[in-house]
Amino acid sequence: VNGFRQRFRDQVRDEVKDVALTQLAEGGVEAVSINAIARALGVSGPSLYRYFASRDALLTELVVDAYADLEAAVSGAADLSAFATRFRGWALAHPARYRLLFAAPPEGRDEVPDAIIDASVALMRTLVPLIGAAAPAPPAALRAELERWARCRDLDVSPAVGLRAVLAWSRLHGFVSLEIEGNFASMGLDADKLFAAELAVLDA
Amino acid sequence: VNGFRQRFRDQVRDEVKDVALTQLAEGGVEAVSINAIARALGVSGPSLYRYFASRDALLTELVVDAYADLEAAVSGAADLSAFATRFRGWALAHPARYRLLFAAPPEGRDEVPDAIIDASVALMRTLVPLIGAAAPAPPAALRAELERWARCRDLDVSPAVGLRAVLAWSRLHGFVSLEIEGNFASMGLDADKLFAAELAVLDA
DNA sequence: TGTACATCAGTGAACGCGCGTTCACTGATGTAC
DNA sequence: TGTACATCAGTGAACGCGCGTTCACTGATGTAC
Repeated sequence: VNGFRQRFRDQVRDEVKDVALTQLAEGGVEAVSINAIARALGVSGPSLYRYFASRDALLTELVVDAYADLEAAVSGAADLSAFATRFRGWALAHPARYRLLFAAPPEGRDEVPDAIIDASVALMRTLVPLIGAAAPAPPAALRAELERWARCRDLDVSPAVGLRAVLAWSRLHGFVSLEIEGNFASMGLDADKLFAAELAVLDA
Repeated sequence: VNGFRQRFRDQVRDEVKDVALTQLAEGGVEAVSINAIARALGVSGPSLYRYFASRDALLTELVVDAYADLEAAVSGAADLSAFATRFRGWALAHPARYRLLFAAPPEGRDEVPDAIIDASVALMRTLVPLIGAAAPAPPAALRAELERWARCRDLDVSPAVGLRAVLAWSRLHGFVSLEIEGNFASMGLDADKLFAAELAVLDA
């Protein structure tokens, strides 16, 4: 079989990504360097171009992987609290990857790759069914936008529920991103307890 | 008077910061470069060390200035909605500075300078009086932390109100940071309308 | 008012560092007859 | 089974770039007598 070389390629790609993740965790996106990765793997810099077209391509893969990983972490949540708890748990376990997803998308690139869009839609697809159905309908203009959004993303969701999902996500992100930057810690507040309080009103 | 030289110094410092803000707005923190600023001012790189001890010192000043500017923008708000609207307005007008404040504090430095702490406390001092007084008391452990926090920061606020202020800030930050990264836009949703919906339940 | 002196803004060269990427090439691995 | 060939991983040199920071120095500005 010719799969030997392919398997080897895949393995090397994974090793490269592993090192990249370590650099990301320790120094942020700017610390992810092709040359430094090669050095860590005991190999010359240019050799990595056999496996990734460019540094940007590597970063895009890290984003897609992170989305998939986060999605795996939250999928199967039985209700919004569980979703939120798992979401937060993932972010605390992988702060740099979380930042990569939500705090730095436009790092020089203009178009968002399709793979990234798809990955983020998958997250919404997990969240949406966990939102309680009741709610006043949004104002007409917003309702139209929400309907179009649901249609384009192929989400089975009413405008009212869509709106609540988006806002719940927004609040969740607010809490999590303040927490991973250490804002609660620097106030001397225990984030676990704050989170419990926020959970109670996430789906407002 | 000897103030001539001093006034000249202050003026140059301001010019340097102006260029730095432009770079920040156009390319993020990493784009803020001593050498590039000097070039833009038609001066040699090392000359700027007469005005700022290091690149890090310059960045710290940008943070402090941004806090002051944001604080000025929200101060005088009559209620929470007005505060939130002004807060968001400032963030939309200065997304890179907003990111500098809330999305990237630990960029390599270990200790947060006092000036930055003070500046962020000032923001809270503006927010706290706008929170409605009623609310169930937080659980005991959290209450104790909130009391200590208020005491340390010299804020005249009950634990219940303190908690609501923190959570309102968290939600507001979530919305604003998703918006400035273009997340709502990429969903085809009008952020203004979403914001109106979120405003209705900010203080839950 | 004039002169001696201290202050200090700005310079150019240099240090040491790192980066992404291209290119011509070597040598090993797997493939096909 | 053995041999000729294509594939492709990895190399080292090179290009061009930028950065923060230190240092010894020049020359202008303001100060003190």
